[in-house]
Amino acid sequence: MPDRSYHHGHLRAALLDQAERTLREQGIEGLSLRDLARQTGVSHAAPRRHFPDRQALLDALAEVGFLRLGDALAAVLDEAGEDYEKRLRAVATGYVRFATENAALLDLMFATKNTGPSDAVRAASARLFTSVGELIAEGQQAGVLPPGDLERLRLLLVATLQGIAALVTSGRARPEQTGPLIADAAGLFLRR
Amino acid sequence: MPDRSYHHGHLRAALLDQAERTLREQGIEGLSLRDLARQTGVSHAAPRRHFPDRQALLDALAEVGFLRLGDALAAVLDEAGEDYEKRLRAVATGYVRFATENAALLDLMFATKNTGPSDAVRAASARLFTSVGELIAEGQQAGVLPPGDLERLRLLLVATLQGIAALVTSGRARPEQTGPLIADAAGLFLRR
DNA sequence: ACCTGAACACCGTTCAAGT
DNA sequence: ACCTGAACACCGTTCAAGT
Repeated sequence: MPDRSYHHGHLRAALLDQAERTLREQGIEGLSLRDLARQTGVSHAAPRRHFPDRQALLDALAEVGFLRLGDALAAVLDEAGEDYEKRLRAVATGYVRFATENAALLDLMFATKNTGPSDAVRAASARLFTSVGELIAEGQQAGVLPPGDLERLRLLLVATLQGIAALVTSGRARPEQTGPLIADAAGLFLRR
Repeated sequence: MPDRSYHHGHLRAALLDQAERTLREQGIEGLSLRDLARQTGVSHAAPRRHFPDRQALLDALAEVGFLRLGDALAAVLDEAGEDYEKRLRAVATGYVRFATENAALLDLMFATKNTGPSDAVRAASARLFTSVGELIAEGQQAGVLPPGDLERLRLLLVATLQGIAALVTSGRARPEQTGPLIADAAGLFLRR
């Protein structure tokens, strides 16, 4: 018998936690509001207070995903030291690793929606992309990245990393090819 | 009152046709086997003869998608003339255009599945990627693309184009940025 | 404020039966 | 071979009602 008072103020977080687990294990198709409520020990209508519909849950998960990815990249940069090429390769590796280890989450984060991303998701992704932009600016100032429009180069880098992850998770590239692909991509940007 | 005999031998094609329309209008979430049967004028269990479950329908759509994309790129190459840089840019533009105009279809084609792509989907995508590989080989022989492993460069090109499309369709890049992004990507590969 | 229980209109899937 | 109709176990969503 679940302690109902536990969820006072924590139900939203509990649901999101469980949703992340289910997403990892079952993929996005296996994510059901009713199932989530069941596993969290509340009635099937309880999640509605926090997530008005299924899309609201997916948006919340996408937002969490962008925050987590941002944290992961910040951690990777912390350990990467001073050498710029090493920093760029570390971020590229970290991005693709996160994307392939959280494939269903990445699908959510970059899902095609008629309406475009919600405001919260847009804000979370903007923060991530801004930090990638700072890394790009760093490289341009150091003269090891091609000059030109910062935003375009930033988008192209993210696109390349996202595309590599998509090929791997969709089974179009073998996992062992991930490393070489990232190396080749970094080489293109670093004009090697 | 639908003419039932019409579907003798054509139901599969009729279902796929309707599914393509629905996919374009409603996205992948709006694709239901029961709805499809209704719109095609057969009972809800009839599609089962051709598509044992929903995933079989999605796989068939993905296969159609890879064939269509292959046709589109072949047509684009036909019109592109002899100049190699023009040919590469034409393919890049054609790929991203197809991907953004058929966003839901592309989602299906590159969907993350536990099992990996079905044999039919794998074959259809392999054919497409082979033709991209031939274009890469052409460029390497002409000396306008970086030398090195053909498969790696081919995967990297597809990844870049796929990533650009993903950023646009997910609302992370504005549609007007598509052209510049493709130009920048081509510039990287062509060492401009 | 937060949660419950019943209700509604959908699904995918299965299967015996019809032609 | 190909399709139908009924049945089962699920969904998301809504809403009046409880504490």
